[in-house]
Amino acid sequence: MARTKKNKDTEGEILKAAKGVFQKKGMDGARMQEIADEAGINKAMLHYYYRSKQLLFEAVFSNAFSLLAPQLNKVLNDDSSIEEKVKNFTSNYISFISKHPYLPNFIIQELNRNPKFFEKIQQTAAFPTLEKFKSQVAAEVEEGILKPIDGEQLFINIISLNIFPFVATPLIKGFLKIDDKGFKQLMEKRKTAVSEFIINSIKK
Amino acid sequence: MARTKKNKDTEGEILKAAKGVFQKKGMDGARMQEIADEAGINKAMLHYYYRSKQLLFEAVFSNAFSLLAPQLNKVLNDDSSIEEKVKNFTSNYISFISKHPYLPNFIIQELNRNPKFFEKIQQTAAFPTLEKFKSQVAAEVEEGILKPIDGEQLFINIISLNIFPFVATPLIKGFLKIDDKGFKQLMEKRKTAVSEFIINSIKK
DNA sequence: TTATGGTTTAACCATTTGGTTAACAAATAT
DNA sequence: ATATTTGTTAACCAAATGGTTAAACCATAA
Repeated sequence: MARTKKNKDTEGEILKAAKGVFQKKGMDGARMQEIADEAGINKAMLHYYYRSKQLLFEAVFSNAFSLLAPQLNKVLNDDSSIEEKVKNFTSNYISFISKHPYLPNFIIQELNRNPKFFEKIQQTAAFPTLEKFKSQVAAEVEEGILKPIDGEQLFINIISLNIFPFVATPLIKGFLKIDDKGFKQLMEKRKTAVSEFIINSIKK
Repeated sequence: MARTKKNKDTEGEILKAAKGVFQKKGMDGARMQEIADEAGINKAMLHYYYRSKQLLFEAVFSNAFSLLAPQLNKVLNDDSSIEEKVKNFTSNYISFISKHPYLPNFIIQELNRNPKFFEKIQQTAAFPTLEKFKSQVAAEVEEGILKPIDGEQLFINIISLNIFPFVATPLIKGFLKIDDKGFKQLMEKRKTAVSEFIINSIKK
């Protein structure tokens, strides 16, 4: 039974507000009252719809992860060549994250806080697997398209180069002495610079 | 007047305990009581020596950062070639971090929580600068030793490849389906794999 | 031996925080 | 129209938490 008209989707408002607060402050730093204020509703509603802070947090976390997973699946499971994948992923991922700047750090941070979350999300949703990517790398190495490289290491390299700057943004801004605008420009350049860097390294 | 004998260095014990707790749980997640317990002393002592949670935290943070800065200065300011620097840094850094696994994530996380920390530490200690590294890269490109690459982008690439796996350890363990031992082996391989990857990409 | 000053502790305090409750309002069903 | 379920609120509560205090402890100097 779909929602019967109803202009206020309180449950959705809460999730949206919770997303913002949790992603900025983390589980420990977030306050239920702040989420309620952000959503413009009474604090008791949070518990009415989500029972507890923990459960609300998990809803936000799953939601966030399910945004990232398809991005990863793109590198791992489509049928283009490794070179194509690297190019597409790098450009797409940087565009995507620029719209969700808190996402990577949020996921990494909370996964560090509670590694068991991984198991919980692993079961749900289309969870990325490395198998295909690894065998594809091995095949292209065999065919002489790529220099010898381990698929796992290459995978780590790709995500490191793409994700790290968004996780360590304040650090990079500090070292490079740039502001928000400068950072954006830098990331814009990285859309091609990173894939060139990778391709240069692995292509025979 | 130096410390007069005295077997108990309470102040030091507190810092040590605070280091452990703050690095594992972050500013928000850490509890003063837990730090006191860890140090085996009364909670009031924390305030006696460090006034407040905030000040104790800052002591820990500065201390942590001052461990990392020299590592970075090594890449940035010594006189070896870029290739040498990359090789040395990669190997040294991975060894170093294996001994302080919480360090990178702690710094990044708390810098995200409060970007103003950067200014505070920037003034103290031998703070890493990029200038020399950038001009050296430009020079080696000019001389035809390196393929054309921007020094800033190369810097970001180097630290991304080296630091990210330690920041996103649970994520990587999850994707690669490996345990602690497997992760250590993987990082051991990276001591050479990462520098090869970089050198392959930039050397003419 | 006894002041003296720094060190340590147990008890306490005010505030914050996640969570509950009971009453009330607004739909929805009968 | 009226009963019943669903949504919403203000007030409340117990536990946790950072911080304080006053008294005790203890080494050293007079």
